[in-house]
Amino acid sequence: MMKPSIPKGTRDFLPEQSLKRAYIFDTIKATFIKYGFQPIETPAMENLQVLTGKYGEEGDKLLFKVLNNGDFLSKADSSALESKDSIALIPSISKRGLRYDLTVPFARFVVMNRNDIQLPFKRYQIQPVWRADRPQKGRYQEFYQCDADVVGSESLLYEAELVQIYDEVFSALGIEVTISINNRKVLSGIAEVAGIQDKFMDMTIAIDKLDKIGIEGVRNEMAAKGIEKEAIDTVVSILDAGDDIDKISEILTSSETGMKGVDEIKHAVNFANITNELTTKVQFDPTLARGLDYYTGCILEVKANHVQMGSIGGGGRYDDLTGAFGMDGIPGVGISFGAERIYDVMEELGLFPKELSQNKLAIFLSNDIESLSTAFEWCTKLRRSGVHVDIYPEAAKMKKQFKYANDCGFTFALIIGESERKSGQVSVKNMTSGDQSQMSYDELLQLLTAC
RNA sequence: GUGGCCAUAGCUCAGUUGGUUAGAGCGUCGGAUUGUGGUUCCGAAGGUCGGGGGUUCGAGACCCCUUGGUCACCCCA
Repeated sequence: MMKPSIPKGTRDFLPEQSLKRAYIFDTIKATFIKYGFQPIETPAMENLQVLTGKYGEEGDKLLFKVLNNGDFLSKADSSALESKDSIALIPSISKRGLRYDLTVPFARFVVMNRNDIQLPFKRYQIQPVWRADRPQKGRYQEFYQCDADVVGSESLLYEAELVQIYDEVFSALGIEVTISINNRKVLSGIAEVAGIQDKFMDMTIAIDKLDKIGIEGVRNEMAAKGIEKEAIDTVVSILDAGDDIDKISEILTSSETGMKGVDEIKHAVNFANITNELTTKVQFDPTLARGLDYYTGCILEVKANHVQMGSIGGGGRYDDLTGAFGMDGIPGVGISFGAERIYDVMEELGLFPKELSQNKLAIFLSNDIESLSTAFEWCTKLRRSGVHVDIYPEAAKMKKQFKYANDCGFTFALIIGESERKSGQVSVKNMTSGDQSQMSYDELLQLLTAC
């Protein structure tokens, strides 16, 4: 007999966990719908060529590839096979891969279904994605993303809506968060002013780590990438301005791109706060970069306050995501919720409502085979009246049935035996208080309906 | 992909410089109680010590490999 196991980085969810997860998904989904986003679904598997090259070199390594069916070895690239060159071998033995995120499949979706959607197209999507990353705290190989994206418009109003969605969802879940905002154009501006446009990515990756490795760490990292000390000094002096966007604006005056970025941030934030009702602080953070290199405009990131946890949401604007699939000039902007991490944060802070796990109201217990039949009749009638009620499936020992009722967390045990059948009444025991009383069907219906 | 720590009953963990038949608590099952759980008492079952190889008269313990977990790095939700 084999020992059962599940692949690393994956998890089973017990009923209580599933209920909590559904609570998160439902909250997010309800908000997406309220803001006019429409649901779509895409396959768990995509053709590998749709996925490869979209997430950088690192991303390609983290893609799960699906082995071809049939006699795949006979069609394998024999020279790659002989030289044991795994990467070169892949295309000949795998034509499909598991979805790595929801954005790239969405881009593919937009291109393929362009005749059936209206631009601007607002879609939301809540589905699992897979990454062959090494698991660690808050990081799994299979996890859900909850994305909302709009394609087909450059309006900053959408950035504002997405900020409002973040604000609304996290308020509803009771999580105190900080929303950070930056703009890729501001980062370009910084590189421009420092004269290191050619080292833009290196600079970006370095300053993104500021809160982790400190200002000296950032200096070292940039120096290691061959950036001149003078340029480093310029970059650091800009970062010194911190969240003071006006100060950054002054420094970036000479960069047209940089100024545009500053302008976009201001507009988006003002729009988002148009009724002055945001619960969450939206903070400008010039060091926010985010990895995905397809972002071109505003970048958003959400972190929970008071908890040691990576970002629980992120997003941004991309000018041309569909270009890779032969459809140029379709801009978009989107956000993602990291449901798994939101779960962990809520668990850590005790934010889940208690009612989630207490949905078991009443269960019929019966003393003999004839009573079981009566109990099932009552049970069926109650269910048809909309009452949430269950029944123990056999006339087992009372001790066993009560233990089951207790262990499952039922509030009421409804006992039917010979005496109850004769009187036409059911014995109702409150499992919390231990009180027990007799009541008619109508009284029982009333009691359970009121709960 | 790189590195640190860990793996003993269903769960949480003991297990002495390597030495007889590997233990505890909780949980499970049975009984005390043939119509009453949650409390109490009594009893029982439950282990290829993650897997493979090695050192040794002897390995749960030491060494190597491997799988998984965990944490950090890279990257990321």
